[in-house]
Amino acid sequence: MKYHYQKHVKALLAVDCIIFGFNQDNLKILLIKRDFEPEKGKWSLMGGFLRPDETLDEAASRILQKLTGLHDIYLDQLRSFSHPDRDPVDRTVSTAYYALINIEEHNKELTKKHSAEWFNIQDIPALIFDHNDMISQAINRLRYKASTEPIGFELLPEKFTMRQLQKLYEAILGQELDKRNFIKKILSLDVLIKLDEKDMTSSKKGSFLYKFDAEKYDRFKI
Amino acid sequence: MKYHYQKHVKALLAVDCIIFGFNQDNLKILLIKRDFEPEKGKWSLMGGFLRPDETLDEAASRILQKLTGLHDIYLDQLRSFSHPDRDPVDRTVSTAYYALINIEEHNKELTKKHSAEWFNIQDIPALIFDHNDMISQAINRLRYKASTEPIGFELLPEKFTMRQLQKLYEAILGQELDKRNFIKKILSLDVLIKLDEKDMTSSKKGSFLYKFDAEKYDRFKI
DNA sequence: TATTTAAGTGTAATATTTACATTTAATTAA
DNA sequence: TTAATTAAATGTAAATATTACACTTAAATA
Repeated sequence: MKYHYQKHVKALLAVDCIIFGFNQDNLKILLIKRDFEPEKGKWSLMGGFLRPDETLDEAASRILQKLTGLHDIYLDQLRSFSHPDRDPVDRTVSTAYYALINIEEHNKELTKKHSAEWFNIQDIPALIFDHNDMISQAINRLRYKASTEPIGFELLPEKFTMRQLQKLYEAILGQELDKRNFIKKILSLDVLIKLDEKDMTSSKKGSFLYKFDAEKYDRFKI
Repeated sequence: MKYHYQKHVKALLAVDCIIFGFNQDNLKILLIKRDFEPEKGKWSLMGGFLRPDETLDEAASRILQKLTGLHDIYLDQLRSFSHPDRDPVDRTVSTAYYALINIEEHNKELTKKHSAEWFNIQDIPALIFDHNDMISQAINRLRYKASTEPIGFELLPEKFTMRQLQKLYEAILGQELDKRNFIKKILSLDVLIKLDEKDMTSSKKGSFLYKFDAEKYDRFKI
């Protein structure tokens, strides 16, 4: 190595994932029972350590895949958490990522192997370290995201009803929305394709299914 | 230490600051001539390494003060940059922060000592590592911020004219704005106090000075 | 007294958001 | 077969926010 820096402290680099899913009426987060000390047995976010040859983004993807079996998942960096005492074992700076996944698609055996469970965002237990703080910041970020671009592609099944989409928005925003205004607004974004099929499980009349128009949806990405 | 983790790679933790300032018509960024190898003599963001007893936020404040002499500065974490080869000397993860300062208030001797210079955001030279990328993300963040909350308190002198505030918005957003609509909009936010004083430097008629109402301004903070 | 300079001001048109209630299609029960 | 039930589907008016656009005013200077 040609040059070297003066001596500076090195720290462990961790990644923690806030994994959002949506099921019927509720926005949920996937938590695991920590299986090593300290705080063994407590609930926590799924995390891991950065490897020498990967970026933080890649580490987050890897960790997510290990837990859910899914790849090509929507992932966004939230921020880095760095309190000197946040991890009692060693100085560790953790970068939090949030992910959006379709609950039905994750590999249940993998999550079971990691003793993972879905929790409604209203019922998050006390977590280790600063993980509750990470979650509340992730929810804020998701709320902001939902208010500036269409959301749901990653969280809903391929085909879904207007009602389901509205319930998702209500769960994220934490408030009820007017049905007619919601439909008007979402249709004006021009990202949905109305199908000929109906979902018959929710009512006698049945309700039309929609899917996202991937190209038009992606135009909203920055 | 009661527990220890398996062996994981440790990395250097750096902080880099994108320091925004505004002068007359232009949004500017403060850059320094790097005074150590590698890339000595090239332009770069002001940065430094995390110390054992501080958070990243605190490190960013410290670095900012070292360069400008200012404290209690507006600072916000942008994101962490982690490409394995981003720093050729050693594995270094850098967390970028952006700061908003009043150009007139910084200590010119300090910036001179660090061979620092202000550059218009249109004229940023090629910087070391991924610093150009950091800057472009910081500008995007600042644009978003300007479109969702009042901005300017940190970037303008205490007293300023409507015209100066409009020029600031135009510099941040990169587009011209209609004078009447701008005034209408900014007054509707109810964060300004109109003073009896006039600024006589810009025209024969003079233009009224305003200042921010700190309390009302802060209500927009999240 | 006329000219110059930038400041200061208003209105109409359009687009967006909000509030709000009835009808429809299909199934199930009588 | 008819009535009752259930959630889906639909429209409009009012309020608010945004955009486009041009003339008048105050003061200094020539």
